Amino acid sequence: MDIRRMQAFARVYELQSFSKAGKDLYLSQPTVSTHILSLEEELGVKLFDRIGRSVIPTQAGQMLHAGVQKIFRTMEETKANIHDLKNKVCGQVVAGGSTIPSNYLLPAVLSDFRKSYPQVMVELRIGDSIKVCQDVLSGELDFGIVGGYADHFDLEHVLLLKDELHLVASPDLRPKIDVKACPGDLKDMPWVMREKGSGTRQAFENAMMVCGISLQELRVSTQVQSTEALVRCVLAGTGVGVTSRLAVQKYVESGELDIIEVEGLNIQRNFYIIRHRRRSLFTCSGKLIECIQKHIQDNGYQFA
Amino acid sequence: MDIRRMQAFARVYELQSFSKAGKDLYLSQPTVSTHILSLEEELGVKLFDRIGRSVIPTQAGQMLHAGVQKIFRTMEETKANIHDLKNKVCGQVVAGGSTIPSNYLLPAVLSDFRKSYPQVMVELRIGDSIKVCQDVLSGELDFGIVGGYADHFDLEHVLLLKDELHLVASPDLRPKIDVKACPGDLKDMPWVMREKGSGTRQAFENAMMVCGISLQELRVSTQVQSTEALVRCVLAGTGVGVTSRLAVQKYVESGELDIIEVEGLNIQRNFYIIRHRRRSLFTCSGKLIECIQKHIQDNGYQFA
DNA sequence: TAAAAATACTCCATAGGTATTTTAT
DNA sequence: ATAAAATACCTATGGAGTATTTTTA
Repeated sequence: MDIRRMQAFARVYELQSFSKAGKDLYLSQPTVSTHILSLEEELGVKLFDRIGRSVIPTQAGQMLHAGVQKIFRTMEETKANIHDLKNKVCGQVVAGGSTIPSNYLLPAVLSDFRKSYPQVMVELRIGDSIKVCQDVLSGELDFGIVGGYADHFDLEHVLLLKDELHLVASPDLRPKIDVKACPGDLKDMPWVMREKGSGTRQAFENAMMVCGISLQELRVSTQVQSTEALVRCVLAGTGVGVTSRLAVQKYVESGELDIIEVEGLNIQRNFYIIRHRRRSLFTCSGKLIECIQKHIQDNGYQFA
Repeated sequence: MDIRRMQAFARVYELQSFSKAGKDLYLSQPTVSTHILSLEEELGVKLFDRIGRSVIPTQAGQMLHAGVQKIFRTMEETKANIHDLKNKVCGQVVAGGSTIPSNYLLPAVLSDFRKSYPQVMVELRIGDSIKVCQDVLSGELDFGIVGGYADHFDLEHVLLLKDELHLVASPDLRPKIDVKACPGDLKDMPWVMREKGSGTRQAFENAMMVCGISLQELRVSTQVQSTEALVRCVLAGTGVGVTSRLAVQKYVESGELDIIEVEGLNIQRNFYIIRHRRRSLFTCSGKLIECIQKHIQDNGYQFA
């Protein structure tokens, strides 16, 4: 079942002649003969009844022709698909993202992207930074967006945006809690806090250390396991909380939440696009990355 | 897109390793390398990212693998189908038959055959003898059943059955017409006759010549173009008619028609199974032919 | 007789091998 | 230091050719 033999076979079938098939394929007639012979030997059946000058396919020949045609069709399709992958924006992208960018940043981007490149199938896998880094390294993910800098020589980090963590509170808590505060005030506030291990909590903890305050000193009224839960608790007036600007922006704009500025407290965290340094980048992945970066610029996020 | 290369590619994809693929295929690792290389060159894309020791398929590699698997599957299926064609009774038979056997003989046989070999798809094409012979010679038909002997060196004739043509009349016409007659009586009867060119009429004409009577001398009241029409006319009492025993047997048995024996008139016609002498016979065609012959024997038709 | 398939043989392109180098764990 | 892929080079199978014979329309 070699390709050249199958080609010769198909031509003989279609042209009902060994010599014509030979001409058509720029082969000599004996070459065509041997190809058919070896196919017949391999399959253990006659493929053509050679009756005088006419060449009539047997039933086995008809079956083989059907199969061979299907094979050629899939070969052409496969080649075309691969060619498109190089030259068009199509195929699929599997991206990974940690919670904040996946929930608050990417949905809008993906919607834009879909409009520009409807042929691309995008899959977004939400996971913590460690998982995303692993999967980018193993090749499961084409790229990832994470909130930390993972030190691995094969991981290429490109700064995507500088995220700010803000202390927010419901306006209902005023005047008890003012929109301006000094670090010392923080100990008296009722806190809604993320669980240990959360990237957001980690960044907050680091920033507080600079101010000389440990999280242990804070009065934690509620601890939750997701950004969205934290925001809802704060909206409900349970207490104050620290979370990404991306998560609370719309509530701040609508006046449902206030940002409380704390003197000397500046909580920043960088989000990076990470890629495997040595894996090839396909058009559609590249386009999606471009699209994300453009979105950041167009919407005036800080990124340098 | 050579088969060996595709095999090597598939193994590398599955085992994530050039050397393991080599071992698995009893090839050396460099051979596998060159196969992948030449595929990459042919398609103009990298198929695997070789990152240190790990071999990770690119998106193009994933596409190729999907295509290659489909190709291998169709190859296996095709081989299996052809193998079955040799070893099982399956596939399709295209048989041709002239009117009498097609209408009065084959339906019962095909029904039996279907019960024994439900996997075989049988197609029956009804046509006149000349058409059937041509199509057997051209390969359109696997075999045919015809009522005459066509003289062609590539046509193999096997006597299937000796058909008798009978003079029949409705019992209503008695006593005007008796069940015993002499040739002279025929001229006085009202005749229902097939058109010129009909094989049945031809056979009748030949037999009458032996008795020294020309068809011109007969009083033809009605002329029709099919066996079935002739039989219905005779049933209706229009007159007497000559046709195959196969067509009237059930009416004779039920008493709806009488056979009129004419002294010295013996109208016989042979039906033959015809095949192309040099075309290969596939199992299913052979089985159908056997089945037809068996049916003739089991039902006590004359055939020698 | 002419045209097409089969047969016989010759040749070289390339699939496949071994030996070695390079690269990464 | 080991294991895997790349590279270099060689060998030999078999694909393709030419010449010829056989068959048939």
